Amino acid sequence: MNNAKKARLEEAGWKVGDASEFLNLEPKEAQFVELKLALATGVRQLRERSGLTQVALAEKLGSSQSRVAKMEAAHRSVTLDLMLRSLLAIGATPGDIAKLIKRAETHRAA
Amino acid sequence: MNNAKKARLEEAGWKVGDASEFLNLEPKEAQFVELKLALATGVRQLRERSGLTQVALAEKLGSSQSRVAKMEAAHRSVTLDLMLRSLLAIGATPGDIAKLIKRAETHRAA
DNA sequence: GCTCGGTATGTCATATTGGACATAGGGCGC
DNA sequence: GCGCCCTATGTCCAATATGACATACCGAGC
Repeated sequence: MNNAKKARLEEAGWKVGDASEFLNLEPKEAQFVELKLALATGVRQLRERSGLTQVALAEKLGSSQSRVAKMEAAHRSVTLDLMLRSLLAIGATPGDIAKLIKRAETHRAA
Repeated sequence: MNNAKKARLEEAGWKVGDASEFLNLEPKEAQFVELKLALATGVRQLRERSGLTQVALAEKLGSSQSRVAKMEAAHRSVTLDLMLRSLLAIGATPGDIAKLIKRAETHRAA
């Protein structure tokens, strides 16, 4: 995991750094986080592409701007449920979502 | 939506039936449920294919058999987070997961 | 340098999900 | 019929996510 990504994760509230790279209970968790990151990025991309603001998306979702911001930051406190609901709300098809998920395919950092 | 599926959803705790088929706030929710169903099915398939019992999977997850059962039933009380964690725990790759999601592509019932 | 639309971050109270446990149902071999 | 293994269902309480709100930040235009 490169430092930029690591920093991003920590900012999102994910105590990374320590064990997760060698303790072998954690790789699954790492994969999971990768997934979340990929979807978070996807939400942001599709939202912007749709010309929606965070506020607008929040309304569509019956949620709030702060939650959308956290979602796009892949913050610890947001679930995949919300992310997928968001993607669907934006108009993404399962196919689109599948593509995003594939982006999480472990680009194993050497 | 055919009756068999509808019944399945209701059993899983999803008050379906009523509005969700014409009230146009709900189609997104329907898509979301389709997604969950697809993943639930995927979990069961992969688990069985791996020769794991629900108990065994639960242990891998640090969860309990009952939760695995509910998960595979796509019960309301289980989140996508748990489902995806499960899939990863079983050894599914993002590519595998993407395939499952594609299965949720709206087979629009006429 | 002010305002303004947009985004980020933190904190609450409430709602929902989490694992645990108890128990019931369903094969299956004996 | 009985034990055995697996799965299903329901209910607890603790843990976590939710929307709301408040507030800070940031760039662009004036």
